[in-house]
Amino acid sequence: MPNSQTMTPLEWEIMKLFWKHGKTSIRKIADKLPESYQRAYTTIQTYVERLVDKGLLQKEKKGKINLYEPVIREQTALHHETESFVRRAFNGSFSRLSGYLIKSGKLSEDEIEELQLMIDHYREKKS
Amino acid sequence: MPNSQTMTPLEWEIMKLFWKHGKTSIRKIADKLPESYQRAYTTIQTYVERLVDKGLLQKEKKGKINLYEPVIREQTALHHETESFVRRAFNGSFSRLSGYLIKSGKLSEDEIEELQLMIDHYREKKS
DNA sequence: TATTATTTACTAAAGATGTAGTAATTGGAG
DNA sequence: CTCCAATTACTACATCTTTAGTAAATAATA
Repeated sequence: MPNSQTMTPLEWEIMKLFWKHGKTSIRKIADKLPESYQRAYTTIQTYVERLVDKGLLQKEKKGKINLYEPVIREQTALHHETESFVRRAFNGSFSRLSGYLIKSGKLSEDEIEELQLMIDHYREKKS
Repeated sequence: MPNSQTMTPLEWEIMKLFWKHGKTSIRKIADKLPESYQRAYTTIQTYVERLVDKGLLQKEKKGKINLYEPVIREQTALHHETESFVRRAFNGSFSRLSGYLIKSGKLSEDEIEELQLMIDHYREKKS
């Protein structure tokens, strides 16, 4: 299994682009990175190669050109990251995190409404 | 303001102990760390000093001995960390995170129940 | 008080991260 | 096919992280 180390912000940003666009070249990624993550082409190259080393991307030589694509799905990575975050910050308790979210005022009224809908939906399926 | 860089797992573990026990010595922390975070005494020392440099702990010489205590409250740190995590992994959307939590099956029935109560409670106060 | 144990301050070194340059190769425009 | 541009492979290097050792100072104990 590709190891589930936690990714740095730029790594995430790069991975997100791969998830969005599938098998792609470094050039494409470098160009699509948002403003604040713009780096020298070779910097992105380094990152991408390291992501290969970490088992998150796989490399494929198409002729003489390199293409890369994600090894794990975004959902899976999200799982890993969230789990590791919750473990660190909320003692592994997802409900503590949820509680925090509600109490923190981080959710807008609309978002809480949405949450309510998801809960309802969830319960319907359950019963 | 103490900078809000994201903490590494061991840093968190150390901070959690300081939050729990208040002003304390390195020895106390080193002894209380859970199994998997046990390190050489001087390693913990290095971490603690670095946390001082980062502005998360403050150092106080009590006679010839050093005591340390948190500069920010756990809640505040939690805010920072959660925010930075959500920014990275969920495009800054707290509701996306909430949605994920519900759909992921990470919450037990009881926890969802609890969540419902929190929502109700929140709404009551709102109205 | 003499000796042992602990604590502090400092130093160190390997590995990870962030950033990018350069040489050589390959691709593409005339 | 030739020349310029892009790409690849490799190297570099400063900083941060993780880990801990050592020497000197201080505390505790016999």
